[in-house]
Amino acid sequence: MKLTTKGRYAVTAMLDLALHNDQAPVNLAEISARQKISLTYLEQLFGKLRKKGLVESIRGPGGGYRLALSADEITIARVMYAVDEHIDVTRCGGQQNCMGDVRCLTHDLWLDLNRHVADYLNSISLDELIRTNNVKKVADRQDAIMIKDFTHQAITQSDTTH
Amino acid sequence: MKLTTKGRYAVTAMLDLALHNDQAPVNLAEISARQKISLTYLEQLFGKLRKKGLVESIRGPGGGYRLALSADEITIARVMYAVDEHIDVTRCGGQQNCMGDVRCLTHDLWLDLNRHVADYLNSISLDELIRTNNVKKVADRQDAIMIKDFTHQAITQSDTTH
DNA sequence: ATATACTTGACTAAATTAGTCTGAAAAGAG
DNA sequence: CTCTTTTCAGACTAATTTAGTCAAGTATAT
Repeated sequence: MKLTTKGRYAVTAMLDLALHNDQAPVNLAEISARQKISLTYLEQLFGKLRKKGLVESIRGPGGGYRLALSADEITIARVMYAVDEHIDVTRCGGQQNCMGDVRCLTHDLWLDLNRHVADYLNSISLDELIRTNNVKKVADRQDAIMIKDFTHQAITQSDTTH
Repeated sequence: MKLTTKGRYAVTAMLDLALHNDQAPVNLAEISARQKISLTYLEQLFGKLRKKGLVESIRGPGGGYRLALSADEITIARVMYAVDEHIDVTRCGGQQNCMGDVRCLTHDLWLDLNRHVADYLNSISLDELIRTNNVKKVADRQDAIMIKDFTHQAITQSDTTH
């Protein structure tokens, strides 16, 4: 049983966005740096998130993304579905052709499991995730590192040519 | 989010075995025919199931497999673990190196999900699956088809050479 | 103008999956 | 003893999926 990075990255990125959603739009380069996710891959993911109405984009300098809904309306399940990471452990995808043309012996078991997982991931919003767990703590540490790196970069920038 | 056929097939095959566990050992060719799973693939799976002590084998003609434990002791999770279908949706497999060398922002979320799914699959035994759901009904239909096919084969066997 | 940032879509190397293939070894039947 | 049935073991492989990259845009603030 596994989750692809697509779903995992999408949730991580959305969580990062929710954490920094207070002021200016957040651009993907920031998220990329903080969460160590390739920028071009993020672009791909946010294209989908935007089309599904979870984020809105502001182009041009100073632009970036903002949540299109409040953080308590966006559930984990919703984010995952937006990037086509579907919660489905059946082979047939709900169709009942998992065994040749008919349903396999365990069809209902997997449907039950799907339901179970979907219920769970639908019960958790970005907002809730930030309040519970120690997401906030990890995020603060990440921010601290970013500021340090940025200062470091500013200092060393005069030495090296880009 | 997906499950590989390995885990799905293992549970299906074990369920089939549990359903036909009453008398003579069940050979893999039967399971293969009933559940439409390739025989050689089943051999691979049952090698693991045997090593993990979930089934016992009887070699030679009339041989096959039998459950090594009673059907209410064998949970779905146990079967899945036996064939190395681990319940784990983290990228790091519990290690906390999902983001470079440190834990990612969503590490705990995925751990919670793991726990949730594991609890669920551990709460369901083969026995329980047979009693609830309509596994029995599907299985009876499969048996009926097998008997029909066998008779048909017996009749037509005189016509064709193998 | 120009740099910044999003947008789109084609492309690809690496890994994984879902098996197959080969060649045993054990055991019961005749 | 030899033939058949069945499990046992491990190497091998085609197809698919994943996890991205690359290239060529478009929109907008300064």
